This record gives sequence, structure tokens and C-alpha cells, in this order.
Amino acid sequence: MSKNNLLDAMIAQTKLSKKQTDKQQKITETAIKLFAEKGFANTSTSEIAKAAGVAEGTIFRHYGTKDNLLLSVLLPFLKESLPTMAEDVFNELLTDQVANFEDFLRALAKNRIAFINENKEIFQIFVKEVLYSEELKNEIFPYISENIFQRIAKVVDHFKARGELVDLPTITIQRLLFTIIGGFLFSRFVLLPNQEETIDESEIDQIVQFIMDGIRKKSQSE
Amino acid sequence: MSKNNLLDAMIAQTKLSKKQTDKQQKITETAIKLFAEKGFANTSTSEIAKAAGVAEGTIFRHYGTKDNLLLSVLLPFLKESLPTMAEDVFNELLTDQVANFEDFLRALAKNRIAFINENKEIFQIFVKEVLYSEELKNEIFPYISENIFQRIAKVVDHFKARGELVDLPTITIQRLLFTIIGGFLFSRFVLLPNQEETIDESEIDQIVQFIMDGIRKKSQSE
Amino acid sequence: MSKNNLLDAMIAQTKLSKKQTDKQQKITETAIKLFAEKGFANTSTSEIAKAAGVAEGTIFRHYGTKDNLLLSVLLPFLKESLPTMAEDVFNELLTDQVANFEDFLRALAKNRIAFINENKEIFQIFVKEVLYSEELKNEIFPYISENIFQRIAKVVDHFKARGELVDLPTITIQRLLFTIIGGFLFSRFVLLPNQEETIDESEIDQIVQFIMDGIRKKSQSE
Amino acid sequence: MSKNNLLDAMIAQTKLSKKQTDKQQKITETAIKLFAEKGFANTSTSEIAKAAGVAEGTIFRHYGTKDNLLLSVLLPFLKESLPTMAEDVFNELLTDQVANFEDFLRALAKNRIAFINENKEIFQIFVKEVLYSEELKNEIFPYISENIFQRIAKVVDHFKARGELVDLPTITIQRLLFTIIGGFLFSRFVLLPNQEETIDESEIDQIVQFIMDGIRKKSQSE
DNA sequence: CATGAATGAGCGTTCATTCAT
DNA sequence: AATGAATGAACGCTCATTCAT
Repeated sequence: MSKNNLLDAMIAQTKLSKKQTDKQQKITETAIKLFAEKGFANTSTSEIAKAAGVAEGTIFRHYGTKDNLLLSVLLPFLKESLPTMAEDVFNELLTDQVANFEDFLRALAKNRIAFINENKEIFQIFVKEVLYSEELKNEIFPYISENIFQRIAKVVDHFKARGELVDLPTITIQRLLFTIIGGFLFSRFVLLPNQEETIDESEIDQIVQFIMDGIRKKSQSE
Repeated sequence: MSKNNLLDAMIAQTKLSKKQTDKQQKITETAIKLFAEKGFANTSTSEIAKAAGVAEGTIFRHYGTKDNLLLSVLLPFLKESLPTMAEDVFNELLTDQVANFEDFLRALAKNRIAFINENKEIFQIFVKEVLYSEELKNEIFPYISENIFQRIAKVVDHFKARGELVDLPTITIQRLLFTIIGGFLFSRFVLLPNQEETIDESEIDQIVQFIMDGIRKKSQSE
Repeated sequence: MSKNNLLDAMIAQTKLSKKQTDKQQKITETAIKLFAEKGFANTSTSEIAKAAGVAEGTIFRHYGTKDNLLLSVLLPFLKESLPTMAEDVFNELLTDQVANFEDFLRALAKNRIAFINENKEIFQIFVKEVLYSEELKNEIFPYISENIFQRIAKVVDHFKARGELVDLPTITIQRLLFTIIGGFLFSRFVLLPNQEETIDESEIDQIVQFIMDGIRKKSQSE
Repeated sequence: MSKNNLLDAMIAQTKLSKKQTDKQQKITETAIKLFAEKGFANTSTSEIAKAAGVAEGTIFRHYGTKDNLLLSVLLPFLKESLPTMAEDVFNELLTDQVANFEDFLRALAKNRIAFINENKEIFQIFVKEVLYSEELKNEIFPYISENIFQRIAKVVDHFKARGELVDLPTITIQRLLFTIIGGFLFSRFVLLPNQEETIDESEIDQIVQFIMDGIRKKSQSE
């Protein structure tokens, strides 16, 4: 609502610039590459302009400010990450076919890792900038909380009710999931992004397996 | 304060070797606070000077460059405190009393979390800067590898030999430990550091418990 | 203005090649004036900006560094104007009409003094800066040697062969010429440049006369 | 006289600091070396202090300002150059033994070149600084004029009266002498000071010979 | 006398942003 | 829509100078 609402602003922003010109396209691409490589603060607009083959003024004609350029880069990524994930992904994954939590978790992990793998650079930019921007943090996390956590909570509750999951509080299970998957993504894509190697399917299986060991309902046989 | 407090240690040490002046101390303290809060690049030397109540020139008289001020803050943390601590910690933890891997892991986690808790700000600076500086990264990782990973590898091997741990490759186990503990530290101290709340002992127990579920040797009874 | 005026030439040339803006011209003109007056090191960029009526940033947009501004002032003088001029001058002077060395010397002296007279300020800058910059020195002297000394050597040899000049080594004669003419230029344009008075023709005649007394072949009558 | 009088100030200054301490000695020596090497403006007081092995404060305790340090370096040189030259040197050279102007000129040249040779560095400093300081220029040149030029004028007049010198105006002869000898000193000691080689006696003879060719009374026999 | 920590004005330089064309 | 010259505030840094010890 208020102008302080970052996400609203972001959405309004992209709505304004519906039809991207060639130059805009070039600017966005170049900005993503350079922001990921050297960080937002260490990339000057003149550098972007030069690398994109446009005049510096052109950047400001389209994006107004450098901060706004950053948002224009992050926004589609976030839109795809958050609401889409919340709706499409869950709908897709939560059909009757998904027999158990492990299958769900594996499908979710694969889906999201594939997405981030395709948007490596923007993910890097996003994580790095979140560390420095209280504004981003304060706007994004409630949003995540609403859209993602609550849906996951439902799923967890569902499988807890089916007796598949250990009887820890749902919030605890969520935190564990978040820490482990988040830690994995952070170390692979942000902290040590040099390695060209793609994420191995077996690696994901391993992590899911590991997580399940921790949260699967222990058999009563003992 | 406890021996874990790095700043105390640094101050004590530099007092001995180079007689730090009052102003120097004020500068270091202020720099740590501001770097942690807003990041190195987003903190200007004039801001530090103003906040520390000194003239800007005084910073440069003592540290030469802003980069050097950062190093003066980080290097003691990395080059002096960590290795001796690593040794102390492992010596302390690896006595005969440590009956099993779970005890070791819990002791290690508590020890390190306590350490970082007392050096929150430097830890934040360190993580944030590593993301932007290949140089720092390249200086740090071999170092960590030598001092930490190899020691942990030994411990893991030891308990694997005793049949306590699952038969995964040691490197895999290490990665899981690193991801989970690192992810926890990152999310608690860097990503979402607002919360004043101290880390709960029970939370650590929970994580250790969780890890152990994943890497404990499964009983053959099945 | 005459073709001898270097600034006119520079301005004309840069206009052709890189379309100098009004502000750029103002900066160059002001820089030349101030560098000549107070020396390069004692002239601040903010002073130049203020005197030129531009923002300080404008200087750096066009010249990148203060050193570069100096070079932008000196290099055309050295790399473009001097050599072509050297060629023109020698071609012009060394026609058959030049009956003897004295005529040649007088013509050369007048030509060069006129040239420097129209480029007083750049000459001052050049001499002052050469005293402090080994780099400038090392770039300049080989250059002068090739373009000036070797040509003069030829002329001296030519007239020595015709029996007009004393039988001193050519290098000795050159040194005398250089010392006397150089000393004259230095004292008139650099050491004591206050005097607005233009160089008197009769003064040049006098010096040439004096030099010729020293290097003319003495009559064998004694 | 007035406080504006540089030479008075200089003299007053040295009178104050009669007995030099060891540290003062070291400071002066170091300053001479560094000023000559890198120029006055490019040498910082902290650099001098470090190289001299004293605290920076010590320089200011003794010399008050950096400018004053420069004067303390130049003053003894100038005192020796000007009044002494005017008195002692002329007295010594102008005895009856000096049969002709050529002998006088040769003796004067040798004497002064030897002096400058022994004070190469201070001479370099002096010439370079005169180029930038109107104050130095305005104070020194009248002084030179009074003490040196007038005495030389007398000598020239003396030998003109004896019919040894050409009938040019005395001022013209002086200028020629000044230009040639000055040009020689400048090029040897300031412009191209690299060469370690000492000034050759025969070289002086050559120059004196050359000058005499230009100003000797032409014999009427031809 | 000597020290060296502290100062603060001034430097060269960068850069996001504006605006006339 | 696109340009790029121009801006000026802010930056990291230097240095002659002061002063308490």
C-alpha cells in the first residue's frame, strides 16, 4: 500500500516498463552480469553503460536510479520465486501422486534448485544485497513467510497427521529445512560459486535422504 | 571477560606489542561496529572518524588505508586467535572422556557458537567481506582447510573406525556438518542478526540430535 | 594567428579529431595559464575548475587524471608540432639562398624564438616539469636528439666542409650553440618572464654575431 | 628592514640557531639530499624526519615551518655565493698579477664552478625553487645585481679602458657572460645532473676561449 | 630538547544523476 | 527514445603543523 512497500513499488515499476526496448534488454543483461561479478556497490553505472553499449543517460531514462535498476533485475526473479512457487509449484507437487513427504521434498528441492541454477547470477545478487539492505530484508521476509512458510507448514502438518514425520513442532522442522537447504544453496551458489559443475541429482537425493533421517518418524520397533 | 572474547584478546595483545593509544582503540571499536552494521564499502572513513570522536587524519596515521583498517580488524581474528583456539578446542574436547561422536559434536558446536556469539560483529564483517573479496577467500579457505577440516576428518575417521558413524565418505560427512552448522551460523548471525536473543542450549541439542540421526550408524537389527 | 601558434594548432587539431567542447577548451586554456604561472604541482584541480568556470568533475570526465591534463597540454607540443615544424623549418631555411652559416643561424634563431614567444606558457611548463620528471626527460631527450641535433649536425658538417667554421668537433659546436641559445631562452622565458617586452631583433643579431665570432674559421693571415 | 625582506629574515634565522645540535645537523643534511633529489614540494616533512632519524616534531621545533627549513638550507649557500664572492673572490682575483680579462674570467669561472661543484645539490634546489617563488626571485636578484653585477661592471670597464675588450656596452657584455656561464651551470648541474663526471678544466678553458673570441677587441691589423 | 599522536584543511578522484540537444 | 557533457557531493588520503608529555 504505502510507498514504502518495496514489493508494491517493484511491481509498479515493471508494469510501467512493459515493452522493453533493445537497449533496455541489453542494460538489464549487462547489469545482472556485472552485479553478480563485482557486487552492486562496486559496479558503476558508467561501467554498465559502456559494457551494454548505451549512453549513461539511457540507463537513467529507463530506470531513474541505480537502485531502481537493481530492483528491475531482482523483481522478475522474486516474482517467479515467491508467488509462483507458492501457487504453481505447490499445486503441481501436491497432487495425490505424491505419496509421502520424502517424495514431496525431493520434488520441491529439485524444482527450486533447477530454478536457481538457471538464475544463478540473480540469486547471488539477491543474497548479497539482502545482507546490506534492511529495506529488502524487511519487505521480503514477511512475504516469504506468508507465501512459503505457511504452505510448507500445511504440508508438514499433513504428513505429520499421517504419521510420517517425527513429532517435533512444525516450526522446528521448517527451520531445519530452511537451514539445510538454504545453507546448501548459499554455499553452492554464493560462497563458492566458481565451480562450473552443475548440481548432481544424486547429491540432492543424498541431502533429502539425510533430512528424512532426521525428521522421519522413528519406527516403534525398538 | 572470557578468553573467548576476541576483541579483548586483540586489544590485550596489541597493547602489549605496539602500545595502542586511546584513539586507536576507539577507532577500532567504532570501525568494527560500523563495518558489521553497514558493511565495509558502505562505511566511510569520515563516518568512522566522527563516530569515534577523532579526526579523520588520525585513522590514516595509524592504519594507512581503509583496507588496512579492515585487515587490522580481521587479521588477528584469523591469523592468531583461530589457530591457537582450534588447537585448544580440539585438545580440550578430545580427551578420553569424550565417549562418542555426539558428545564431541555437541561440545564443539557449543564452543564455537559461544565464540561467535562473543564476536558477532567481526564474524558478520568477515562473512560479508569474503563474499566480495576473492583475495580474502583465497587466503582464508586453505587456512580453514588446514586447521579445521583436517582435524575434523581425523575425528570422523576415529569414530567411523569405532563403528559409531554411518559408512558415508568422510568428505560427505564433513560437507553435511559444514552446511548445517554454517547455515545455522549464517542465518542467525549474518542474515537475521536483529534478534537479541541468545542462542538457546536446547536449540543446539536439537541440531546435534538432528545431525546424528542422519549420520549415526543404523542399527543392523533390520 | 600565425601557424606558429601552438595553441591555435592544438585547438584546431583536437576540434577535428575529437570535437572538443567549450568547457574542454576553457579547461585547457586555464590549465596552461596556471601551470605556467605557478607550476603543475602548485596548481590544484579545484583551482583550475574555479578559474575555468566549470565543475571539478568536468576536468576528470575529459582528462581522467591531473597528470593526463598536463600531458594533454604538453604532448601535442612535443609529438606533433615539433617534428613537423622541425622539418618545415629546416626545409625552409636550408634552401640554396642560405649562403653561409651565419645566415642559417640567424634565421633559425629568429624562427625558434618567434615560436617560443607565441608558446611562452607551454614552454615554461615544459621546462619546469622536465626538471622534476625523469620520465618526461627520458621521453624528450632522445626525441630532441633525433629531430634537432642530427639535423643541426648535418648543417654544421656542411659548412665545416665549406671551410666556414672553425675546426672544432661538431659535438662541441653543438653544445656551444645549445648552451648559448638555450641559456638565452631559459633566462628570458622561464627565469625572468615578467618582462612583457618582446625579444628585440637586434638582440638576436648580437647573439648570432657573438656566436659566429667564436666559431668562425679564423683567417689564416696570422 | 621590513619583515618582507627575505635575506634579512634568513640572516636573522641563522643567527638564532647558532649552535646546531646533532639532530639539526642530520635534518639539514637529509633535507638537502631529499630536496635536491625529489624537489621541495615533493618531499614531505615526515619523509625527512624518517630519513634523518628524528621525530617530525623536532623539525618544527627547530625550523618552525617547512619553508624555513628550505631557507636554512639555502642561506649559507647564498651567503657564500654572494657577499663572499663579491668581496673575497674579487679581492683575490683582482690583484696586479691578473694581467688580462681572459685570466680574470678563467680564474672566476674556475673558482665559482668549483664552489658549485661542491654544493651541487643546494644549487639544484636553489635554481628549481627560484623558478616557483616570486619572493625568492625578487629578493635575490636585486641582491645579485648590487653585489655582483656592479663589481663585474667595474672589471669590464677596467679592461675596456685598457683596450682589451670590444666596444660593446658593458651591460651587453654582462648579459653574454651571464647567459653563457649561467646556461652552462644550469645544463650541467640542474638539467642533466646525472653524470657523475666532474667538470673538466679543459672544458672551462674552451668556454673562456669561446667567450673571449666574442668579446676580445678585434685587432685592427686586418 | 625531543617526541610522536593528533589535527583538519585541502587534495585528486569517483560517480549517480540531470538536462539540453 | 537516446545521447553524453556537465555537475557537485562525497570519498580515501596526504601533510604541514600543534602540543601534551
